[in-house]
Amino acid sequence: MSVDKRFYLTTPIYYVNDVPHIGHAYTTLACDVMARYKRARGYEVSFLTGTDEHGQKVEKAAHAKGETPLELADRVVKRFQSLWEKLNISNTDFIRTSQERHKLAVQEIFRTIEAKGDIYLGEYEDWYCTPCETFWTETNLLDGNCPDCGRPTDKLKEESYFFRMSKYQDQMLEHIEANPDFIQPKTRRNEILSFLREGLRDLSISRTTFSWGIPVPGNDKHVIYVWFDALTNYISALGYPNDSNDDFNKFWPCDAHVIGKDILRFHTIYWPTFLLAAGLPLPKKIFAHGWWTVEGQKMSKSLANVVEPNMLIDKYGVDAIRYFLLREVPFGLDGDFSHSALVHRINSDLANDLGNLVSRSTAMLSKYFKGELTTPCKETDIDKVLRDKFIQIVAVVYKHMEAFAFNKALQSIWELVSAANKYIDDSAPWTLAKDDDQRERLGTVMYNLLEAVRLISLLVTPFMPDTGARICTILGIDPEDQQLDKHDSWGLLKPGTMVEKATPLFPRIET
RNA sequence: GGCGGUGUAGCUCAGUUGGUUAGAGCAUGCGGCUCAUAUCCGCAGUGUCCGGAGUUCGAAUCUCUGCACCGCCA
Repeated sequence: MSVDKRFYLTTPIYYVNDVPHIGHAYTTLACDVMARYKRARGYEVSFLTGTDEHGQKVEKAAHAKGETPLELADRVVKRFQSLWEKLNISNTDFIRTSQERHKLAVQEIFRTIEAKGDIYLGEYEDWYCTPCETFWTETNLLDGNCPDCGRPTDKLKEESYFFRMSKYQDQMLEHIEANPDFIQPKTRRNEILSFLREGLRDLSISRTTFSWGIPVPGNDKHVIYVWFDALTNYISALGYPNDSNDDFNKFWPCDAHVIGKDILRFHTIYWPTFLLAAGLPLPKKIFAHGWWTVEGQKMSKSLANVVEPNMLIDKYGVDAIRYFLLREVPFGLDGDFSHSALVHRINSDLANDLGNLVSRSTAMLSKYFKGELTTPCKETDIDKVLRDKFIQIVAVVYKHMEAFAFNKALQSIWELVSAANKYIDDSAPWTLAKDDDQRERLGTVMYNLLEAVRLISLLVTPFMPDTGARICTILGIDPEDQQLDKHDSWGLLKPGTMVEKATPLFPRIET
């Protein structure tokens, strides 16, 4: 086992037939928070996102608009990329399945598995909707008709390459049983286990009905099936198979594939069995998060309630959105997005609790000491309680972060915000300020308070990078040099530092 | 239909291996402070722990059963 502190995590690659919505933003954001957290803990992080560009739907949509599939993809990719920039996403790479590096990797893994004898040419038989040019399984049909357009379907055969997935059923079962954390949360693991126990069939991994895709090596009539193509992005981005930058060697196996629950099976069965067949190590963890409803209703184009992330960021600010999405709902469960809940969180958690804490703390230091931190003196009981609480809860936050329990991590951080607010009440600086003999005590209280604010800002930074940096700047420390692994102990603020009087971090939203 | 899960305060949920008056946050009511973005701190509640039966000295927790809701079944 490597002792190097490296961490590789991925979002799914997003299909360019769809434009970015809150669901995409959520997955990507969760990964970003984890990536920033791991970096802050001293890890070298590889954080991949990207786009899935092949397939019949894209081909058809492009033709309908009179452009090539690649032109369509180029257009939509920009929308994803600009949103990630706006959301402050710190991905280290962006893979597109139309890229040459990806094509090379997909064809190589196909050849490898074929050479092993796990790919064979056969016939794919299913129900076909001619107008939609789409195959459907029997269970998907609605009264025998196409679930998309409602028109009748025909039973059709198509020549197809198959992957001997059935061969890996027992191996997968054993792996999942031996690794309880491989699939999270637990309910998703149960689903996959029961699915596996019912038996795996071989998987059709090529199509001949469209051409926008990666050709099967040695047979141009066939295009490689979208999931075989798409899943391979996780290693093609690392440079598989040539690995000229040594990234594949450094970062594979992946620490976590973060996905939505809709693509669970592809990631927990298809992908691992491909890897087993290719003789490559399996990812360490697949974490499937839940869905967002909007104002209590399912998001849908027909309801026109799809939440546009750009608009939200413009209206409420990027950090408020980042905070809300990860605080409101346990990662792994479904949740509801509502404007009233968002405004409520912004006002109570961000403006009243955190923002106001920074305001009152810096205002007092400014008023009583012209903003200059003094050397802390004798520690009292309430000081010790505060310090102990911070030491203890920092560890708890780390524990939650390692478990992808973002909402619990934030809850714990907010216990610290409350503790700091309570410390102000208990120590009553305004009373100390009236007595010249208490000058030293007042300075100590101010020091402890600002030190609490410093640690809170560090903990909050992975979630709200701009806010974290802003607080650091106010405290007169360099945000660039504030990694948790070097700065997470109590008492690191330097006496003599000049602290700014803060302007409100999060203005209250009047309702 | 098969498998899995959920049902606890007005709302969202915690409740470890069954053990004294069932908890947190938000919302509500009352009190306190004045440094602060009218913000903060403290106190107070209220619960047939979905229904029923059983095991036990003792069940929110274990067993059976009924009801309701949710997920998965290429």
